[in-house]
Amino acid sequence: MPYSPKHKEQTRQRILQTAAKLFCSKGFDRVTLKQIMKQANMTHGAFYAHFSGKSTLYEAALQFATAKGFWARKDKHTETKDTHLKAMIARYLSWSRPNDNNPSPLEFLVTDAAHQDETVRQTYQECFDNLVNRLSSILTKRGFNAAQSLAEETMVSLVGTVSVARSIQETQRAAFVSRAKARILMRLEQG
Amino acid sequence: MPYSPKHKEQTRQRILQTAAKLFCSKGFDRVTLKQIMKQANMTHGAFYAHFSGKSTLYEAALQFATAKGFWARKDKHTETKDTHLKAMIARYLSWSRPNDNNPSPLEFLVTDAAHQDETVRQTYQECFDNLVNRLSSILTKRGFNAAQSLAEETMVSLVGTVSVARSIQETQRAAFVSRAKARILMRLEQG
DNA sequence: GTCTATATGATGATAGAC
DNA sequence: GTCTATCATCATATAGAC
Repeated sequence: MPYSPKHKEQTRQRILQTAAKLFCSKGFDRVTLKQIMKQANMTHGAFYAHFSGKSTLYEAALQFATAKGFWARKDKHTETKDTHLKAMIARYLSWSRPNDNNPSPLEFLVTDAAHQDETVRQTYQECFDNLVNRLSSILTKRGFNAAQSLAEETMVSLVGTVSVARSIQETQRAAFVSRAKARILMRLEQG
Repeated sequence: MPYSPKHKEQTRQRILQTAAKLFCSKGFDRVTLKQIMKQANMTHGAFYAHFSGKSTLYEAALQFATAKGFWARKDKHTETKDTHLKAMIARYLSWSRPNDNNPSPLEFLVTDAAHQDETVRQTYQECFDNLVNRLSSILTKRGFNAAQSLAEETMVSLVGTVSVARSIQETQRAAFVSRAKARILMRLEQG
C-alpha cells in the first residue's frame, strides 16, 4: 500500500498552499494548473485525483488562505498590545509587492472576486468581515468609541493601499506605502 | 475611395471605447478580442488593421479611459464648489458595481495593472498621480493645510472602497458603500 | 479596411498504463 | 495516486479575397 490516506491529504495541502501563493500573486486567469502542479512537485494529470477542476481549487485555496490568515496569529508573545496592532498593519502592508510569495487573502481576492460568481463573493464577504471584526475587537479593548467603524475604515485603507501600491511603478512603491502607513497609524492613534 | 482616414479614426475610437468598457468590467484576461470587435460591430479579423495586438490595445484603452476621466469634467456649471467635490466622490463610488458599464480607469487598472509589465504600471502611476493632484488642487483652493496628503488618503480610500464593494455580496454592497462614503466626506470636512 | 478562413499555440480536462 | 499521452476547446494572430 504505497499511498496512504495521510499521504494524499499531505499532497492536497501542498497543492492548496502552492495554489494560494500563485493565485495571490498572479490572479485566477494567469495561473495554470500545470504551473501549480509543477511547483507542487507533480505533473499536470495528477491534479484531478484531488480536485474536480480549477474553479473548485480556487475556492478551496481561498478558504485555505483565509483560515491561515495572518490576523489570526500574534507575532510574538512578548509584543505589547500596541506593537501588536502596529505589527498587524505593517504585515498587511508588506503585501504591497505584487510578486510577494505570501498569499494575502484579501488582495488575491480583490483582484478576482469581482469577476467571479456569488459563491466566491460570499467567501470574500466572510473573510473581510472577519478581519474587520478582529480588528474592531482589538480596538474596543483599547477603549475606542466607534471601533467597528474605525476598523472598517482601516481595512478599506489597507486594501486600497496595497491595491494601488501593486499597480504603480516599483520605484515609487516604498515611499507611497510609507506615507499611507503613517496616515493609517495616525488615524488609529487619534481615534 | 470607400474608406476615408476619418472613417478609420472613428472606427479606432469605437474599438477603444468598447475595449475600455470591457476591460473595466471584466479585466484583461477575461475579455477577448472577438468580444470587443463584436460589440464594436466588426469581425475579429479587422482588429489588426488598428492595433498590433491585445497588449497594445490595453495600454491604448487605458490612456483613453484616463483622458476621458470623470475628474476632468465638472458635472454642471451650476454646481457650487462644495457640491462639486461631493459629486466627484459620489461619482467615483458609483463604480462599485462590478458590471457597471462606465469604465473607471483606476478600478480597471487596479484589477490588472499589478500583473502587467512596468510600462502599464507607469501609465497607472501617471493616472493615479493625476487624480491626486487634481483633488489636491481643489482642496488647496478650499483652504486645507495638508491638501496633498489628504488628497492621496482620499484616493486610497476611494480605490479601496470600490475594490472591496465589487468583491462582496450584492446585498451588502449599498450599505457598505454608504458607510464608506460618509466616513470619507467626514474626513474631508474636518480636514 | 473589412471580411472569411485558417494556422498556431496554450489551456482545462480525460484515458489508460503502472 | 501519479504518471505519460492525448483530446477538445478556445484565444491570438495571420493569409488572402473583395
